[in-house]
Amino acid sequence: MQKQTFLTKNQQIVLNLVEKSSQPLKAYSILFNVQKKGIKAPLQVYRALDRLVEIGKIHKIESRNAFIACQDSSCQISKATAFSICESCEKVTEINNSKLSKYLKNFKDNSGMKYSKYNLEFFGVCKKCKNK
Amino acid sequence: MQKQTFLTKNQQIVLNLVEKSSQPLKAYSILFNVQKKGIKAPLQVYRALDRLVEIGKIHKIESRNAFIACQDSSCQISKATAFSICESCEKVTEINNSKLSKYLKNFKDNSGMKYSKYNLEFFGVCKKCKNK
DNA sequence: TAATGTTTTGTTATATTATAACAATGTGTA
DNA sequence: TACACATTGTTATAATATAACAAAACATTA
Repeated sequence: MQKQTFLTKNQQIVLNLVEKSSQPLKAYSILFNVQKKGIKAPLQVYRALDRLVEIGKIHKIESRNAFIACQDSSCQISKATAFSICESCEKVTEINNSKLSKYLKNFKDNSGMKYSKYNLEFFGVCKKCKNK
Repeated sequence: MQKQTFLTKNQQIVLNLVEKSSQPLKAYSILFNVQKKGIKAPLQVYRALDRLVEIGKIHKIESRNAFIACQDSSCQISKATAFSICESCEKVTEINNSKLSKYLKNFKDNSGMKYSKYNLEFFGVCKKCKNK
């Protein structure tokens, strides 16, 4: 049997929830919200999340241990991600800036290491919060 | 009493350990290794780590939940950090590249958000591991 | 279509990471 | 010395994540 290329039921349930949310969701908050759909255990959520991250449907916000739907429909894989995070309201937005991604994809330091992936998180206070 | 400007005993103990390590250390591994020095509880470690991160003596590798000593002696605060992480041996190196930091410090997207901080993690396979 | 091998699932338990709450202690300043 | 408040120690617990393994689902091919 080949590795699945479609989404399984649990993956679809989790993805639907994460896509509906405008904010990153935590794993146990996802669990709580999908229990009525038959997902009972943390591992079922984590497994779905793992795969969804792997195929680029969602991203993990590492500094928040939370998951957000990919906002770029053409994204197939989570290997070049950048986010802006408001430290006041915790709003997270995926940054889709071709100059930035080009710059980072081509970045080379003197370590001789080839980078196949990066994750960038910017922090600040968003416009809305600043005007409060 | 003003906020402390020096390092307290626990902070110094934790910092010494982290600085001795060539690799990022996890909080509970730190705890285990400083118990002989009188630090008994996780919270004592986490409090020391929090402060050390705050003043820039150490950085947290978010994707690994681990802590590494700052490799830039002039660094006073952890507001602009970049790391390279080998996904094979887990070696982590702080990237100190003025062009990169200048580029990221000045980065502006169209959200109107002012970024006061960023954290960037590059992933790949290091030279050593690639030659194996 | 039955046998096979592999992926995926469900389930229980447990490991790992991190914080809450609060009393006690230490320390600078008035 | 008295105070205000920062820091500490301590216990308990919350939050995040994975191990292990049996059962079920499914594709392949014999």
